[in-house]
Amino acid sequence: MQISSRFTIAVHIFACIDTFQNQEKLTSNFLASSVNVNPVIIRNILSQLKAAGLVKVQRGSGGASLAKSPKEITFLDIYHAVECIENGELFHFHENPSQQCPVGRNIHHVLDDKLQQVQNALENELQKITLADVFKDTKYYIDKESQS
Amino acid sequence: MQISSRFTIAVHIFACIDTFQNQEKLTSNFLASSVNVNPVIIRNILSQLKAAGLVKVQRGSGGASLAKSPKEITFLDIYHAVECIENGELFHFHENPSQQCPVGRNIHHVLDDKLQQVQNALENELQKITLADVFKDTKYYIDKESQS
DNA sequence: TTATGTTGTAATGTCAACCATTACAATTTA
DNA sequence: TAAATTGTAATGGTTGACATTACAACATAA
Repeated sequence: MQISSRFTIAVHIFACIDTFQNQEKLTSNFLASSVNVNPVIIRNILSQLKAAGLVKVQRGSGGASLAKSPKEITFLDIYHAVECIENGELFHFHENPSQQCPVGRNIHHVLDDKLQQVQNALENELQKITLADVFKDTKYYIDKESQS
Repeated sequence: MQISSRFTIAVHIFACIDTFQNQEKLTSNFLASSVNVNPVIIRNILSQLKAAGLVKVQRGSGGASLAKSPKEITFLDIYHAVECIENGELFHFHENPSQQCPVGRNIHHVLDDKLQQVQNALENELQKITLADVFKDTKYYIDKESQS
C-alpha cells in the first residue's frame, strides 16, 4: 500500500503557509483551493499537525502558522503526525502464524529485526529532509517562473 | 498505510520451502496451516511470486520450490512481486493541485525528487536483505529450540 | 453585544484494497 | 481413469481514504 496523500497535502499546506503568510489569510478554504480538495480535509490534516505541535491554528479569525522553525520540522514529524498506524509500524505482520509449526513459531524471531532495519532506513531518510529544504526550493521555482 | 501482510506471508512461505523441502509435500494446504490463513491466499501469493520468477509451482502433484538461489532473492524482489502499486510508487501524491496557485503549480517540482530519495532509501535497504539471511536465521532458531 | 467568519467535528456516502471463503475448471501423477 | 492439487473467478465482510453536508464552538470587528 501507499503512504496516504495526507502526507503530500500536509507538505503542500506548509509550503502555502510560508509562501503566503503575509499576503493572504490562510483559511482552510484558501488552502483547499490550492491543494484542490475539500476544506474539511484540510481542517482535519491541520488538526493532526496541530496535535503533533507543528502548527498553530486560529479559530474565528482564521489562519495557520508554524509552531516551530522550518529547520526543526522534518518529513518524519509530518509522516508521524498524519499517518495513523499503530506504533508507526511499516509492515503488517500476518496475525497468527501456527505455533505448531517450527517455522511459524520462529518467524517473528527471524523477521522482526530485519523489518525494523528497513523501517529505520525509511525513517532516517524522512528525518533528513526538513521544511527549510521545501521552502527554499519552493521560492526557487516560484522566482524562476516570474523571470521568464 | 502499512505494507500488506502478503509480504511477511511470502517470506514465511520461503522459510517453509527451505525448512521442509525434503520432508513434506509443500502444498498450499500445508503452507496455509503454517501461516494460518486460507489456502487460496497462499495460492494467490505463490502466483505472484511465480509471475516474478522467484518460485516454481507444480500443479497436480503439488509443491513449490525456489526458482533462484536464496542469495539472489532479495526482500525488494519479494516486495515488488507482492505489493501491487503502480510504478512501485511509495507515496500517493494528491491528484490535482491547483495550476492557478504558484505553490500548486510547483509542488511537484519541489517534492518529486525528495519523495524519490526516500523511496530509494527504502528500496536500497530491502535489497540488502536476501533469503539466504532468512534461511540462516530460521535454521539457527529451530536448532536452538531442539537443544533445550 | 451582535453579526460574521472561521475552525472543529460528527455523520454519511462512495470507493478501493485486503483478507476470507466457496466452488469448480485445469492439470498432473499414480 | 481416479485422486490430488493448483489456478482463478465470484462473493462477502471489514477497514481506510477521501468527499461532502451540516452545525456547534469560538474569535473578531463593528
